Amino acid sequence: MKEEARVAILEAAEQVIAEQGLSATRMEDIATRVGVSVGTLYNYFEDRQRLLQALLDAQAQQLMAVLDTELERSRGAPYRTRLHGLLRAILEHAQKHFRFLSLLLEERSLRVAASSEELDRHQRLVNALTERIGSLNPEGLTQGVLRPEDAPHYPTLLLGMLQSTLLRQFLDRQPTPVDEQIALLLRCFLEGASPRPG
Amino acid sequence: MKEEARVAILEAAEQVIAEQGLSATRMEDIATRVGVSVGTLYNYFEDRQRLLQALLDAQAQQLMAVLDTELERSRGAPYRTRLHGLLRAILEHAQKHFRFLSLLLEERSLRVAASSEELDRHQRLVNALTERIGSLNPEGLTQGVLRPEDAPHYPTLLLGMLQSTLLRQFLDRQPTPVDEQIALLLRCFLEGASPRPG
Amino acid sequence: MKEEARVAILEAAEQVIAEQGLSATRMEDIATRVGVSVGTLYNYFEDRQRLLQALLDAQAQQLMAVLDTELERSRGAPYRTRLHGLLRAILEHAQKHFRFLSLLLEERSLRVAASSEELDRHQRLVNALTERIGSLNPEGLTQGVLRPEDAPHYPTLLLGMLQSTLLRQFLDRQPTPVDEQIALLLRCFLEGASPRPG
Amino acid sequence: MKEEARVAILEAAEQVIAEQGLSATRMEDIATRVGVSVGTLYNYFEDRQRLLQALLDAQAQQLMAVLDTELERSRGAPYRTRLHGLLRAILEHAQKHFRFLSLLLEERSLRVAASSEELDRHQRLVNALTERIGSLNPEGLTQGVLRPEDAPHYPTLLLGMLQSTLLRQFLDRQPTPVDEQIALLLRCFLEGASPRPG
DNA sequence: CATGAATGAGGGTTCATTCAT
DNA sequence: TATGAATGAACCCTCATTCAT
Repeated sequence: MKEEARVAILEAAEQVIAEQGLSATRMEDIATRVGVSVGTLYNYFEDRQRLLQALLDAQAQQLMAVLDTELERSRGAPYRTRLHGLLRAILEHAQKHFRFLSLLLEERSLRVAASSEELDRHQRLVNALTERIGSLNPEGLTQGVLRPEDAPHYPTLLLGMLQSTLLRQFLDRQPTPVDEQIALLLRCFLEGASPRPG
Repeated sequence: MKEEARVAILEAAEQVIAEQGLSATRMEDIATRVGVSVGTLYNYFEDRQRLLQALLDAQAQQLMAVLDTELERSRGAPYRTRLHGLLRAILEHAQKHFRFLSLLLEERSLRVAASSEELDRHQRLVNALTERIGSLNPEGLTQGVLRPEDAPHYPTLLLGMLQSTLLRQFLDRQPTPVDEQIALLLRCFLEGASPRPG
Repeated sequence: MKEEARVAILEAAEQVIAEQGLSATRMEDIATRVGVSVGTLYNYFEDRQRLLQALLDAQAQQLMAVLDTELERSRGAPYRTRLHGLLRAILEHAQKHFRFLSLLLEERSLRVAASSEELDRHQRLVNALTERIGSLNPEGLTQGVLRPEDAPHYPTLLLGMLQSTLLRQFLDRQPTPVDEQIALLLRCFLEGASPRPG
Repeated sequence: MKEEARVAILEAAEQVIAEQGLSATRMEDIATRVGVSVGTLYNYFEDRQRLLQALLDAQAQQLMAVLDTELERSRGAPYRTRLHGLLRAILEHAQKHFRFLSLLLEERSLRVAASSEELDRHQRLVNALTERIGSLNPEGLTQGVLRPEDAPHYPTLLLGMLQSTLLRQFLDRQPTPVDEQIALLLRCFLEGASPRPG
């Protein structure tokens, strides 16, 4: 099956890139990892760039699917519960695909002069992620759990906290239980750092 | 003066890397920007890697100096004021050296298999930043502004929010006034997303 | 039928080479044109080189057949008439197989160090062509239409004029009627550029 | 001197191409011939194509210079004398740069679908050559040496005869003295193949 | 016989680094 | 010390050829 081969290649690429970094990953490294020869890669992808784009797209699509599934599953539940589920989904996915976030942040993503195509790709990803988180906002507001004045910024801020939490874990090599992380995030995000009376 | 030349080279490197990205920046690009020839670069830096490391170190040192100055300046002020000043210092520095954060995030920084030397360098940077923010924690706790149970995570979370805010601005190409950003960050960080009674 | 397939492949090769040039023509291009897969080509030809040689041979054989038929047809007619017929045959063939002349001139054909096999193949072609034209020489001499001293060079010169005429047409994209071309060639070849008295 | 190196590279390229053919000539072959490494070639030419174009251009320019010089030198002499000089100049140049004509004829030059840029280059060359020969036409006509009705085609036809003569010599490996060749060409061109009365 | 995915040697090109001037 | 041409290893990509189905 042609599709299986594509997937195998993308998976190999993900692994190698995670290990070596984007710019250090040679086509032959990927090929070797899949167990095929270089030429074969080019039977499935036009060139290096397309392969990497396909990887990014696939990863993004996968993550979005996970999030959408979770959102669907929790439909009807209270805001806090749904947000909890969403964070769990993201964290669990990130744990499995830590490499993905690397890619997201890596290389050309933040270049000032990045080609608009590349920028769009990155922007679309971050936006999609932000959007999913933001889709809970209305409920949060309705249920009186979110302050309206800053609501539009919450998704961005949450993402930031999520990311820095992941990075810290990585740097400290101290994996924290997912539930603990979520609790921390929810607590800090909703209650703030300042103690509440009562 | 030998030192001036080194600085000029590092500044050029910062500019070019900001424009083209790390892996796309060639030694000759840097040389051209400084207005010297490639060979000259090698009179000041052993090789490409050392030059980039020197750049990272210089940037880090500069940021730390800024933060330390700010901490020194605000010594004695209440926690909230001092944090405000720190955030302002970071944001202003980031505005001028957006490139720096790029470098921080870029390329090899997140590689699983990164050489321990590189990883340490990155870790040291993030840690130093975290530490500066964390240095205010005791005061925050003493002054009853911070909840003790999560305090150790606050610096990390703040850094994450800071970063995602910067990224969002960049993606949206909508620069927000620094004061507004700080207000938002402080509000959300301290008060949380959930409305407080009274 | 095995032979039909061979012919189909050669025809496709002729077309593609005419369109893309020799060295730019890939086996797959030919296969696609025939409507088969690459592998099939190798069921009919040992390798790329043999296929191209077969094409050249086929083309040459075809042209020779045309010329021999024409020579046969005009047997007994006066020299001028027979030459006229020969030129017409060549021109008409060239019009249909402009590609062929390209091949003749192309690539390895003029290489100093060309393998003797390739060179011979080319030489044989040009020689065969020259020979057919030269076969009329005896009649031309007998009928007093040709000057004996230069007669051996006439075929070569005629071929040259023919070729440059074709090339010019191609470059100017101004197709001239065949009859006009023949008239011009015959006039210039037989009468010369200098006006004749009387 | 930068220019000397360029020239050396072009000369090496000319030699190698003459020996191996255009498409068989690798950049490394050229480099080896000059006695430098591949990289050096790219210090003087953007890429392979530009190098080859530069070669073609240089060769063309050189030939044109020779012809213009000859035309200048013979100014005022009778048509026949001037044409003689021109043919001699071309033949002598061709002898030294047989490779050039090869290039002219080779590869992409006759492709139907050749990019307009390539075609133009070739067309311009042939046209320039044709033009130089044609520049003598007015005198030929004035002096009554050329028949007016076919005059516009004479340059093309002469070029064709010239080329086929050179090719024949090459194929037969029988170098003929230049003077003899010129005499033959002039005789056949001006007087025609048919014997003249008187 | 036909297929077409897999192969991998080979060629073009880049660029960090060197070193003679 | 500055220069910048030369170097050549390394990487991306192509495509003739093979062979299991």
